[in-house]
Amino acid sequence: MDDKLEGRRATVHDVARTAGVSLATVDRVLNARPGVRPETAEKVEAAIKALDFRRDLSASLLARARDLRVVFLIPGGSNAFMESLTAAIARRARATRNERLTLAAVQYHALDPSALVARLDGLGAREADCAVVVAPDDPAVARAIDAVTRRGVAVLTLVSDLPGSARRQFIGIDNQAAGRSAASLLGRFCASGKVGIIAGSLGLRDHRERFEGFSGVLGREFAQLKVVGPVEGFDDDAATEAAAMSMLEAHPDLSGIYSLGAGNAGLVAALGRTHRAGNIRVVAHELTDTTRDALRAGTLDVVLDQNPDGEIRAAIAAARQVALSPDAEIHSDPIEIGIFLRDNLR
Amino acid sequence: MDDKLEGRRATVHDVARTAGVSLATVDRVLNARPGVRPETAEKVEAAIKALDFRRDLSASLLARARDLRVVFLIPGGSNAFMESLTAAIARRARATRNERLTLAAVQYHALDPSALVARLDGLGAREADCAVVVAPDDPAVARAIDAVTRRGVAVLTLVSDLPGSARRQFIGIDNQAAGRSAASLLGRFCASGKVGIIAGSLGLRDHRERFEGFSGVLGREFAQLKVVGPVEGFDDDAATEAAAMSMLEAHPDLSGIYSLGAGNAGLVAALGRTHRAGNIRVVAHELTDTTRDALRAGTLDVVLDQNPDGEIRAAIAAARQVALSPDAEIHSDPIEIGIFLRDNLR
DNA sequence: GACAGCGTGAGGTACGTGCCTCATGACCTA
DNA sequence: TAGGTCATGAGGCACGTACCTCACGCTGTC
Repeated sequence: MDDKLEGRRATVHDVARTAGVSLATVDRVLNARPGVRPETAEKVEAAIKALDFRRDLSASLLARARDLRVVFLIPGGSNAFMESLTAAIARRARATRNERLTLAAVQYHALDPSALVARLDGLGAREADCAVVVAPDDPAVARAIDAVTRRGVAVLTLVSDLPGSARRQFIGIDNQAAGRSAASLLGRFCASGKVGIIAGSLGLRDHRERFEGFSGVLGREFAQLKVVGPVEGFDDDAATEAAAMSMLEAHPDLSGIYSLGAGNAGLVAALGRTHRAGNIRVVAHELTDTTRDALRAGTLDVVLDQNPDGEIRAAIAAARQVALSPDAEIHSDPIEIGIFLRDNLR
Repeated sequence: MDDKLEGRRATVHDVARTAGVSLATVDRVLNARPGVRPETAEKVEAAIKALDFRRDLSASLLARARDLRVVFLIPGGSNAFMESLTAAIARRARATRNERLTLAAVQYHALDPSALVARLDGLGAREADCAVVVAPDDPAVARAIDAVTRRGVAVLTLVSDLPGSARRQFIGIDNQAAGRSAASLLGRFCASGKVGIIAGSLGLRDHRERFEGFSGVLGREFAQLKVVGPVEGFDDDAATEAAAMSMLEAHPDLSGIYSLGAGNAGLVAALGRTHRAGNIRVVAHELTDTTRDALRAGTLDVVLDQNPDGEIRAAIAAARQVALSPDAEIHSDPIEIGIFLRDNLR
């Protein structure tokens, strides 16, 4: 019923004719090259709008005779989630080889913002069209993003946002909503008792947001549950195990735990050592080998997941848009929070 | 091997040179045109494999000078989920206009397989490159899919599969897993009592699969809960309300309900009329205006969703692959089941 | 030994955009 | 008035593939 026989799509030639200028001028405007008087540029813009012209992606990629280069900057170390992000990039890289898209993943030393700054400073328009960054909340990083943007590299933030910077868009989940969902589930799971919270670090923006969402819903809707913590495990297995152990020993009547950071192998170990695995309802974050196994074993009840593949896909789609029409607004689907039980593991 | 062209991707020219044939012959092989001896074709295939040649998607779309045409065949009527599928197609159609992709959505009379058969019979390679079908489990439909496939139109099934047919791929969620997840949640929500099941029709493959998954997990892991039903509401609001009313009146000790079909407005009404809204934990399917409002009001606790936008995106990606390389295997991300609470509504 | 038919080679044009060179006229300044 | 800069026009080649025409040589057949 929606079969509309629209005519041809507008091309640059149509734009030139409508605006009463030459093809070269249209090209200059489209690609932001110098040598066009503002009033002439306006005529071209008007024609573009009137014809609803959009540059043909296929032709554009073909004509520039080189791939779109997207660089991912991911913190290294032993964080299982970051590893799955990197794996998702590698998977995607194979699929995009015949779509004129080259992906590269570069790791920088986690916990060291200056390492990321150095990486960003080394980037220019000659090396990449777009940089996708998992960045800590640090002013020096924001400045480096602004600088590399000025050098002609579009920047997207991934997983954790940096609102003050020149980043073009944020790709990631709504962490407040994730925290609220965790509270909503634990609240229904636990009739009464105490609920413990284990974070990575409340200095991280995403962890802070999860905690806020969680406390809000629990206080509002499940006032019968008492909150214990948060304690911090610094996304490290050993530190998380230590934190969980002291929490478990101090509170024999704990009926639920929300682990909103990484380091879940430590939490699982602590639950095992105290023989509480299966007796406490646990909600954690990010599907990894550890959390998958723990779900299957019944040690974890629910895992909230960022869907690394989806995030990478969205980042690439946004990168294409940004690189090909530097000014246009980006439209992208929001990343959904995956909620996984033992029963819908993929 | 004199591959000094390390960085460059192989082109048709490289294939022709390596195979020792002309460009025209490579073209004939690539596009399955007649006029090539089998042994020559083999030489070309070998060269393609040796060079790992993949046709350039951008150039290919550009050269054929016409869009890829994808037709969606969706059951009409007042099914809110199908409407959201159609809406997702419309959203997507705007975004793909500059990607040489034309989408059309055609509705056929639900409940009437012959209407779908007629639509399929009217399709040929002149009208579309790929048809994406939400099809009932019917032998006549399977035959029509086989026929249109022979006429050169690739077919994908959406939402509900038709394994016996020539459909190239199924795009949809794992309905067994959806049922299992519902059971896993309701089992944790309800300490004891009875759990009611309301289906649309157990004659539908997807509904049947959800029911099987649900009963399996409930029986295995939550034996303290007694199952009531399933009753059928035929995806209709009024019929579902009637079915729910009699279930609610017959079982005052009902502590949970799994509604695995459509018609949820009727269920919500029944819960309201019996003043049980909020006192019974309810898991339903598909995010719609009705289920969203009910989540917010607390009448529903969890909604499992198929993610129409994701399904449409996956279908389009698969359609591109199928249309451009008819024999290749399709690689596509699985569609994930969305699990929605009041707290992570989008 | 002429002829049809088939497999193949050779070469061209087209798709829409990016990017380059060169020419031209307008305007400014010394 | 000469020289310079700037905005613009005109035109062309390139990207990799699709698809077309034409010609050639090799079969087998009557």
